[in-house]
Amino acid sequence: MVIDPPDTKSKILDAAEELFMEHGFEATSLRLITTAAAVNLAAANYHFGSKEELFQAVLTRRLDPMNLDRMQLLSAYEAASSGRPLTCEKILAAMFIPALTLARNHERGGKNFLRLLGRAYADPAPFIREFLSTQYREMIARFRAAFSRALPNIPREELSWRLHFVMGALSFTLAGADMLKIVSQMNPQEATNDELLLKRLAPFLAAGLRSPSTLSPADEDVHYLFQES
Amino acid sequence: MVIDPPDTKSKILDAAEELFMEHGFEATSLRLITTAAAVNLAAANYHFGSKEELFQAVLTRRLDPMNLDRMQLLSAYEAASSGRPLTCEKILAAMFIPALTLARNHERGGKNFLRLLGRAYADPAPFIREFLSTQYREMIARFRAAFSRALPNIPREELSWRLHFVMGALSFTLAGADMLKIVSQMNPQEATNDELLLKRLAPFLAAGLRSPSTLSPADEDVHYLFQES
DNA sequence: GCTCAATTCAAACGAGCGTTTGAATTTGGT
DNA sequence: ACCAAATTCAAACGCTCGTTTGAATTGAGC
Repeated sequence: MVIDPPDTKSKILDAAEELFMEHGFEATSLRLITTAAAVNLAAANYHFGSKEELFQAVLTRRLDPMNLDRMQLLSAYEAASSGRPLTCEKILAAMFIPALTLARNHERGGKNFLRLLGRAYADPAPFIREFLSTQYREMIARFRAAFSRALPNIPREELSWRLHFVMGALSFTLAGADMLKIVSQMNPQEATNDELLLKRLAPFLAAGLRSPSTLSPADEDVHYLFQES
Repeated sequence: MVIDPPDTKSKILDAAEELFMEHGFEATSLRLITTAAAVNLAAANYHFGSKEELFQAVLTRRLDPMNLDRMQLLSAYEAASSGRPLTCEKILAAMFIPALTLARNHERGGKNFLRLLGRAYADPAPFIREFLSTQYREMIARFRAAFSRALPNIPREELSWRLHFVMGALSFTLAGADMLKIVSQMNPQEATNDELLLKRLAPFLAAGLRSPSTLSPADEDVHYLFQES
């Protein structure tokens, strides 16, 4: 099996993925990218049209397959459950596993990509926000429906919030935003063990998702939150 | 009461806060900042030394008071509990309330700042990571100790992870990373209601924090996570 | 009203920015 | 071997970058 040399397009995508992660979209120049890719400057505009389209191509290349994997895994779990609703842990697994597989397969590129995704979540540029919104819409709808069946007692709006919190903890964790080094002096071998990581994240989120709805206004645990401070 | 005109330093900090949020650290130029502040270009270097030091000054101005508030509020709760450990909800409230107060007081500046903080979390630049690490170290240590007392059955390492998840969901939510528009077509009046937001976030996180520790290797809900995929 | 320190200013340093252009080169089908 | 299509290339477009410099301006204490 002969490995043919990567073509210009792939070389640009690889270099762009790395550099967009490191510097963010705006601060990464096409000159930096094309130089790192050992490719002529104009090749970026020739193959991708513009810097914005290149950025979207970088995200699409890995995000589309990952979200497809997630939906297929969820469908497989549902097919195997013979009509019974899935557990939250199982649904969360369908979200996690494809992301972890990505992080492991392209060992450098994968982890890099998840960090880049973390940066993109925090970028207010309209073209990034709109792009992510359309990329995730279908996947989120599928998982919302699954959670809705798994948690029939949680009202619709409350479930939306909880899904939002799940995505926050998940993306924050997968992006490896070095909060770890802030939160604790974590054992390095432990901090890089993906399997152990999700053995802790999934039950944590599942417990939050299952907690009784707090829509009633007389909730004792939270009403003090907004005494006049 | 006469409002005296803001001095050059404050005008630079205000403009920098807005623009760093919008474009990130690297992509924001001193020319953009000083022009927006209606101030001479060289004033930025004169008052702050360098672009990096200006960025740190922008963060310090609001982050230090906020984290001080958090620790004082936690101390007040502990003093009022007469020796009994606090509930998770109460500890979480000590983390949330100062952030919400910030978001409300400087109505535009506050929300802006929390978004900027969200961007900073995702930025791998070493000087940013080191700065945040030292800024948060003391506050995190105080809250870790409080959670440790509230949750005596959770092992130390597991608690570190859960604190990490809490910070993830919290910063993701406070930064208003428009995942909301992705996760759901949320009612706008609802999405901007901070009080309602945290009435949902605190119980969610508290339930996750209290869930039984999953250190035992035979946990049925998660071992399937890593069948060969 | 003079002085001296603090502050503001215009100008310049060398370097890098996204995109376009038109020519040179490579490629694949005949 | 030839042609057309795809690709690569060097050069240039007007513009912005962080920092430094040395002179001009301001303002409080005497």
